[in-house]
Amino acid sequence: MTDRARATIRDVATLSGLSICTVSRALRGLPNVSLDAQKRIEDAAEKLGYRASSAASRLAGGRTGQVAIIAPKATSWFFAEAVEAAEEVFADSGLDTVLVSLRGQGKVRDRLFDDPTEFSQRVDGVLLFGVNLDASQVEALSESRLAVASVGLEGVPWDNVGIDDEAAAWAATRHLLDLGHWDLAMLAGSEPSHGTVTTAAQRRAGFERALDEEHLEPDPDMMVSAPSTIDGGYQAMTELISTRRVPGAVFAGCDEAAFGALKAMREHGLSAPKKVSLIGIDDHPMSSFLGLTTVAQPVPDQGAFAATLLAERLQNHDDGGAPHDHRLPTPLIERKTTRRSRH
Amino acid sequence: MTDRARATIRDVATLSGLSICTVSRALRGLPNVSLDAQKRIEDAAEKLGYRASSAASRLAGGRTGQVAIIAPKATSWFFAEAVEAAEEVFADSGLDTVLVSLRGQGKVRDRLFDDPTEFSQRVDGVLLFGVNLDASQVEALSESRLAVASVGLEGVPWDNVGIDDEAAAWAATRHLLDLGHWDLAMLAGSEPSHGTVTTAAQRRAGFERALDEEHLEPDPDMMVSAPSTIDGGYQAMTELISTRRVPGAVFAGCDEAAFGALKAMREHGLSAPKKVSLIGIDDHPMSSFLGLTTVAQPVPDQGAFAATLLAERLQNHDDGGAPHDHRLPTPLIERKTTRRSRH
DNA sequence: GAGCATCTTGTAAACGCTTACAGCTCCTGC
DNA sequence: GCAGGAGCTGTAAGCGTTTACAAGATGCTC
Repeated sequence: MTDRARATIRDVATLSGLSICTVSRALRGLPNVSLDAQKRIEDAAEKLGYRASSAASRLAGGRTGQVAIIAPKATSWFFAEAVEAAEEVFADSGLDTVLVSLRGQGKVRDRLFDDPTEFSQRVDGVLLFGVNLDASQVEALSESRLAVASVGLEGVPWDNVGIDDEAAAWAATRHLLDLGHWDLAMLAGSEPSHGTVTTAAQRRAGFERALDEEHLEPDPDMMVSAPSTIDGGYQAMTELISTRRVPGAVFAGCDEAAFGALKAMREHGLSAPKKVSLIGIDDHPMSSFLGLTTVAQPVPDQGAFAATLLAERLQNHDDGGAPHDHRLPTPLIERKTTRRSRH
Repeated sequence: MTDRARATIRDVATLSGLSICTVSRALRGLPNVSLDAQKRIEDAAEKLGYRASSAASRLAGGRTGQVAIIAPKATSWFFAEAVEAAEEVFADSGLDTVLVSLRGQGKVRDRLFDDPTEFSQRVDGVLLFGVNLDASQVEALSESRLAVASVGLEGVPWDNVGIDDEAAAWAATRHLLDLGHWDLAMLAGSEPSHGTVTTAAQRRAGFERALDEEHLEPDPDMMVSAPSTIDGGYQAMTELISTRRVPGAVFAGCDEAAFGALKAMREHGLSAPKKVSLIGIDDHPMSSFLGLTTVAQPVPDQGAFAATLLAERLQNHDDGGAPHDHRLPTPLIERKTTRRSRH
């Protein structure tokens, strides 16, 4: 099992009495190989334990057999799960996954995207996770030889997979309204910065649209902006409770913010469905544990789907028709933090 | 900006007015290159955005400039954070990170490790995260040309970074004992299976040693085995409470199990520090939110440290002396789920 | 049975890099 | 001055594949 000299394609050719070229063709399942030759070659390869050198075939074939997954802080729940799912798809397609994590560092990021050749040296395609690019970067990338797909972007000239954040937020808000809550607050994510996902603004828009449908004016006091983290939610909810007023129901822009809100509420003697109804978005793994009602988004599916699209384009020689924007469903999961208003 | 054709070493040679050979030497930091040439070559390479093709250099006998990170289900909190940290270190060392996720699939796993040549085609080194290998796989890997390092393994012939699980468990148990609790229960992880981390057994051992020091006999009824998940902890704690008895304090083998235990306790009207003290291990990001007392392990540090060791060996031509086993500290973090026994 | 299409096989040139080895320049010491 | 060495640079031969392209074999049509 040690590293003895590996059999090369030449050895297989010699043993089978055929030329290197024929062996190469046979082993890759290409047409124009006689049954007899095919068999002899397979036997020889088997006997020698031959495995093609990926380095050599990549060099000669002009492909790297590698795909880059580019994500901001892969440590967050969402990216970890989506990346994992994508990696699995790529592995099944015989592609290696190169992980590139953008730690918010503008330097690395901009250099990467302004000059996509940086990537094209090493990979055949790129899968972008919630990375906000400016117009020139989008153009540079789409003009490069790279196949591109993304998760959670908008209006990009390549395949994209995501959810409809506005609709999800609308559904969450609608749920609260349907339960008879009229005094709604929202813990909204902070404004998107360059290089971050843009979901926050859309979720806010969905909230406002639902209110609007009921001819309700959104109360500026009841809209608190905070980072999409547990602590962000905690701070926002604390501020809401202690310096403003206690609303009838709260829509948290993401589940993690909802967790923080839950903690703040508990500290103020407000329990989840009793005093205030609370709903989130995401269906974070912790949400079912905490009984949080939420609008779920399919996380691994988004990664896997986008990866599939990319892998297919790579196989079809980069040509699978016009790029498509896919929106995955976001079912409402009713748990224990929302209930009918008693007004 | 859109240099479509990738720059090759030849382009750098032409632009700098030197030969391919000299360029190759200069770019790899080999001696016998004049300062002037060095500078011109670096400028040219920079200008062209040149990066060596890993396939070509590997084929020609050099390095690939790539490292594989191999982890079981990268989706778990621990791996996501550790992998992210390692990736950052590799990026800073100019290495690309290839992510290989072992989804517990024995097939893929065994093939990968029984025949490491599979890897050695693509990468220069391998960073293993909590992947349990059998003796022959360890041997195959260490005899390959690959540099290897790991996180959370034991007795392997390469650099390893981890915590002392036995000691961490001991410290957790010791904390409960010091608070005057004598009636202790443990939610122990289930037995390690082939390909999984082995922490569970050691944490159990640490628990037992601490008891032993106090000449306490571990009560078999108070040792519940369960998967290291929220639900596992929930089930285990539920069983403990409903079919056995309520202990004075509980040591959960990991924080996630502790979360589940917390939920079970709440459902049975038992609050965390009041009726039962609860301690975990890990310092999961959710732990501070829930106020869980725990023995923390430095997660990103483990990944970053192991990555650093690997990167260094790679730079020093695979020779940095004998492999070392590093144990990182595990400080106790006292929060709100433990308190002095009132007996 | 010549002419042609079809199928199979082989030749040889890349692919982009590393690396012996040879060649050149320049400096030292006598 | 000139042999000898040191330091720098270039030439060219791989590394193990893929892939035009050419060549040979076979079978068909008229």
